[in-house]
Amino acid sequence: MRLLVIDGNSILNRAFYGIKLLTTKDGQYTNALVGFLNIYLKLREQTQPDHVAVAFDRKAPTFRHQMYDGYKAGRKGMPEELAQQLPVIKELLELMGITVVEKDGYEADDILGTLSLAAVEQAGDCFIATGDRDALQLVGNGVTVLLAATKMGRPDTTAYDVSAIQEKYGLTPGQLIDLKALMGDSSDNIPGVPGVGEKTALELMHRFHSLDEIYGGLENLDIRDSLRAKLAAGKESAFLSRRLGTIDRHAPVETDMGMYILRPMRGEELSRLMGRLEMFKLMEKLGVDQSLPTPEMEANQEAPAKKAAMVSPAEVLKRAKILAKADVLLLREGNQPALWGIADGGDRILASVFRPGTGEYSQFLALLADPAVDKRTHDSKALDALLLEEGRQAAGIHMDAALAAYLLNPLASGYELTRLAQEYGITALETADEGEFPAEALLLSRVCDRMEQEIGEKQQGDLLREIEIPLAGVLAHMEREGFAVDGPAIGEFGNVLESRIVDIQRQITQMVGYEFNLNSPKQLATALFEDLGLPAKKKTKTGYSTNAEVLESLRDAHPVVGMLLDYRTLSKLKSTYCDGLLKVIGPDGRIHSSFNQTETRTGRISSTEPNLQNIPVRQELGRELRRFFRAREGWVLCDADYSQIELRVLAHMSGDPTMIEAFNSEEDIHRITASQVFGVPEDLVTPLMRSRAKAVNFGIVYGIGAHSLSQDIHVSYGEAKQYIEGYLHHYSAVAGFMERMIETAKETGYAETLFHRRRPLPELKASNGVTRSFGERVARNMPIQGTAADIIKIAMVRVHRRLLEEKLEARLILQVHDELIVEAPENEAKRACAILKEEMEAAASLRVKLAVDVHTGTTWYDAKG
DNA sequence: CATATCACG
DNA sequence: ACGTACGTGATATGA
Repeated sequence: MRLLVIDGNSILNRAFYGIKLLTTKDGQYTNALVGFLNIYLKLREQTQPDHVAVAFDRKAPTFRHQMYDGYKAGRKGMPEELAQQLPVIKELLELMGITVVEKDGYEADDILGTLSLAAVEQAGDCFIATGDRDALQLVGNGVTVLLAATKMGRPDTTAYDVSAIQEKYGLTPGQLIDLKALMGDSSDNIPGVPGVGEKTALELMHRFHSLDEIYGGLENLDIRDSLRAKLAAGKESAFLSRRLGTIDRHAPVETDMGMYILRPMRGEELSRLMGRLEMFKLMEKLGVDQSLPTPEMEANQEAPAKKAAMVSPAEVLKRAKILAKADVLLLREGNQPALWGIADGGDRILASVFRPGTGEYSQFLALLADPAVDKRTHDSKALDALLLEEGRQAAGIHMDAALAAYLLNPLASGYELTRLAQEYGITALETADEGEFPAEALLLSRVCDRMEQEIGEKQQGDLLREIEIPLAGVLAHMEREGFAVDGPAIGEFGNVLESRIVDIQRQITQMVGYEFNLNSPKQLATALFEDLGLPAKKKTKTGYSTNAEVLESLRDAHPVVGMLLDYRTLSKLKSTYCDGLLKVIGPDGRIHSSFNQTETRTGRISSTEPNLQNIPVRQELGRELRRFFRAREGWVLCDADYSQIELRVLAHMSGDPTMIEAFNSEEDIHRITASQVFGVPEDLVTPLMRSRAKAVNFGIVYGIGAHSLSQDIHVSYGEAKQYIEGYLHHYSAVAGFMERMIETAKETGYAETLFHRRRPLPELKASNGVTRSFGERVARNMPIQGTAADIIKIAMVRVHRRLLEEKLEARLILQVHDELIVEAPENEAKRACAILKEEMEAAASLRVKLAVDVHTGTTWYDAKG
């Protein structure tokens, strides 16, 4: 028999503070629950118990708890976000077949003590899991304590048996009680002996072994008189402390181990609850069936679903053509595509699969390319890509469940169809021919029905159909086109970098006096701050920071610092860009990045494998890399970028007349801002003033704080504050706009762009001030960054459309947030540039002009103005 | 698998 | 007393 007994409050607390706040769609906090269950699974794995109990405190704050404000910091003022989760964890545990133990008037500690003793008496062994060191006194006779700690910001458990305690304290578990009686514990409100701290207490215990021994012959002890006086004065307190610090091992709770046997999970109820809590990963780990609907979802299920029938491809085709409507899902069978087609057959749903090589397959492709047939799908970019491979162009797609789900909540961790179905409480239909259908094919139609409704309610239909779905097609094209690069030249550049790196490495080794891994911040910190004695400026969670900012400030302190900065620059270029890019060049000599449309929380797209949105540009050496990105022979690159799009969006959304006027004057916005904030005529603005004004302009968009601004531009806090105040004074409507954004977000629970893209902001409800102000900054920033993202997406769709309409060969190949790149045959370059400029500037009509600069060149380096 | 660092807008 | 600007992705180290 083996009992695992868990200190519920302690572990839940650690889970809560160890994981960032998480909420479900409807705002239920779940981070402590997720953390607790993960810890439980780990403990179960480690200890293999057959009996499990989880103990919770049920002790009203008594006199001894009220004596200090800080009693078990966090418990007394348990934040609302955690308190909410307490009843839920108990419910989850019960459903998992785990007994929850609590008793009015008793702390979890006492229950741990009582159950561990009972387990041992019933010939078993016991593991106690807690974060509270107090429990160590319970160790011995088959009781082991698994102490949860946070080591360098990471959760970590250490097992304590008698010998581990002996090793750490040189005492037996029982002696720990006396030790604490002497030294006290302010967090637990144990007074101890005033004037005796940890060191003295440990020494006393090592020499005299127990409290009784010490006080038995206090006059004759061989100790300093001052200490003797303190002990004498604190005698009463010491014995009171021992009583307070001794865990009760005879609390009136059920001690029959039969009560704690792990029972089978109540799978169905557990599935509903966990589904509602959106704990999909954990359901998998626990082996909980994920296909069950949550009760709330069940409640608003539509009429009984029709049965699905597997029919011939021809029948689905026929029916889809008659209705001019079909739902389509692209799945993969190994390397081969399998297109599932679903059509309404009146009393039942008709489904069939179309595989390459059949006549129906090409007919189905034709249907997908037919704009008159209304299609709904999940992940339309994949469908667009498949059609492109076949030399066709998808059309008539009006619903994409993944994109819709992303618009409804861009914070979700994934948008797989099964997950969406789970969230909406949609279960697979009973089928006429079970087993033949992949679950997704049965879920698609009803998931789409539900999401269409919700998209409509939230006024996101236009955003979905006019922007995101068409954009998916554009992205598919861009991925397929790729960007031509000169591989051999990149390799050569890498070799040059490599030899410089080796050279610097050698010199650094010589200066420091020994060899070490320059890429290891840890080893580097040791070398700089210990062995070379340089002053450490900033700390990270795990040690001293060695980032560029710190190194820059130490440049003059030692010649090795400058070399390190060079080393960092060069090795970044070599490993991330030279080596990294060489690895992903396709057989066609082009780089085909993936553009993800459901990744960012603001509505931007992201680029991976490789990321082409962070190719160096700010420093000359890195910028050289752009010479290797080139147009095909006889073609050119047209590079168009928005000028200050985010500030222009801010000018529009805030309606600030001064800022609007500034943009309409078509002069340098940073110069104008400097002139206004510093109160000098424009032609007297110095470069320093301009660069500070520029930093303020950026800062405003990010939801600025004076502290960060002062750091960024190296001025005093007071000065930074003045700049911001000056700014908001001159652009006073901006101040009001920012306030309104926060107000609205607090009322509605989300921030929103001009085009109704939204981002939920659960952070605004947090009790933690840091979290809350983060939420406020996001409430100010997201509408601006997101609206800019909406606008360039619109531009992309229109540019792409124009290129096709005008039968040009030119194609969009890259987007970098405010920049679009088109590759065009030389004779089309002028036309392509004109289209870029026209469509980008007309993508939205704001109260200020959208200005676009276009340049051409044979390489990216040359085409970027 | 998390952390530190650094590249971009 | 704390932690400090918004949004991304890739690489290397080290538990």
